[in-house]
Amino acid sequence: MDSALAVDEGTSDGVSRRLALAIHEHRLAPGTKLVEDEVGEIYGVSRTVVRAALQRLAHDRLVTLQRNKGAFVSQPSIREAREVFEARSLLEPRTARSAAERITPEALVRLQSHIDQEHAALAGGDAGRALRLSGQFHIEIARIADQDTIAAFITQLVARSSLIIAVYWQRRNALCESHAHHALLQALADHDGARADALMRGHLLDLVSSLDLRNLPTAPQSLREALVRP
Amino acid sequence: MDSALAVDEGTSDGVSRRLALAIHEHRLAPGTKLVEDEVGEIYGVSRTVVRAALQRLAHDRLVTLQRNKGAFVSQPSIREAREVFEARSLLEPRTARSAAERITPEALVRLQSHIDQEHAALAGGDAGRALRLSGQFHIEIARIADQDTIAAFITQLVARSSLIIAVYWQRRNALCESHAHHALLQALADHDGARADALMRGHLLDLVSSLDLRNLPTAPQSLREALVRP
DNA sequence: GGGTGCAGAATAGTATACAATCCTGTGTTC
DNA sequence: GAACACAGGATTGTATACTATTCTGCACCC
Repeated sequence: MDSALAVDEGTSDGVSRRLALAIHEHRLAPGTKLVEDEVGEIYGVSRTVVRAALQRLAHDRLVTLQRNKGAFVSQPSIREAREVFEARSLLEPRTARSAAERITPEALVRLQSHIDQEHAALAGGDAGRALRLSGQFHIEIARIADQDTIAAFITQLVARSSLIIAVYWQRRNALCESHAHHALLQALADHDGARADALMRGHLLDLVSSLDLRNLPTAPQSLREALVRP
Repeated sequence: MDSALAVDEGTSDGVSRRLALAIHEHRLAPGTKLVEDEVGEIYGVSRTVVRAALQRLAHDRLVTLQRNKGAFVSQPSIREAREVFEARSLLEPRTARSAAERITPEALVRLQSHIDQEHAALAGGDAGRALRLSGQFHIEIARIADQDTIAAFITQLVARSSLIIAVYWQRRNALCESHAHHALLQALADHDGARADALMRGHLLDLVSSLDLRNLPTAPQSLREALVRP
């Protein structure tokens, strides 16, 4: 179904990509323990490659490694949530501006297809897939701006945002998202860098304000986990 | 000599930190091959932990992994050099502004001591150490701004900048650096966010313009490496 | 003489075995 | 009955053994 998959089965890149996808689509909940043997058996690889994959994900802050304890899907703190969106607000608006200045017709088509797929996924009830596509929209913009380094950062931040949404999202109308993306697409199509900048800035602010960053990260699922830190 | 070292000897974190330090201080030249057995013997660890360290460094783009070939200290391309400083110019000025607004007297003392050490290293002829301290100055500012996520990005970008400098630096007076840092410190001390922003922006522009990003990355050391890509 | 092919050495990729650590449940004691 | 201690199992950390690939040098052939 998706484009390039199954090409790197059995390698640590493939395992980490598949795990990251599951996290991004909210099929793996924050706090879930990722047992090395278990993951290895699922993907048909040895612990060696699973460990490499987990270390890679830990570097991207999608999983948290606890020495002699194991790997867990990260549970971003409120502070981390704020920091992630602060970083995005520094990177993405100016990147969207650059993208507007150099976007090509082909890229516009790609972006439009992204939005369509996102709509379709939402209509089909696959919220996880919609969320992932929504994130890829942001990454695509960085690619259009022709800034691979920034795109890599945004890729990480988008994935972490998905985790943050999993923890702090307060039910709302998720449709505003698509509208924001549509408006952004318009600005890009018009080569209006300033408008793209402003729209992206507003979009990110909307995202943050749709989160509940005041309360506890849901009920702590075990007293142990709640009390082990301080 | 340095503060917290030898605390994580024998772990992959320790190995990657020591390798990163060597790269940052230009003791390891871009293109150098890092043979797993060799590194392992030097640090008294097995290949397992060396591999983990190399993968970590590869994720930070300090080393480049070539499958079945090995790990090499990265040789940043001109494009990558431009991208790294583009990313820095998005992150650092606004972060310096934040830092100016919330800096404490203790942090000022720390920064001043950084500058002093940098001067001392330069006077002592240890250019590598001076370069590393100069980079840590930038990281310290992000920490003062209380933005760990951005600080992590800047840490990576600073390390990559060191690699870029190793490849593209054109001999000049290296003293302007310290002046720039001193001026920044003044702006921070005055809680003058706007000035800190502008100074950081200018400092990064100076850095880029002190590089030679027009020519080839030195003569390609072997025809093989020059032609293997296309 | 230069190019080709093969063989051995070197090195990375992977799996597995062993050691260390931590979790869990049961039994004992007060 | 509650708290503690210990033992067994489970899981991670690390080293090593094995496999696959690549590099290198020598011999051979055109």
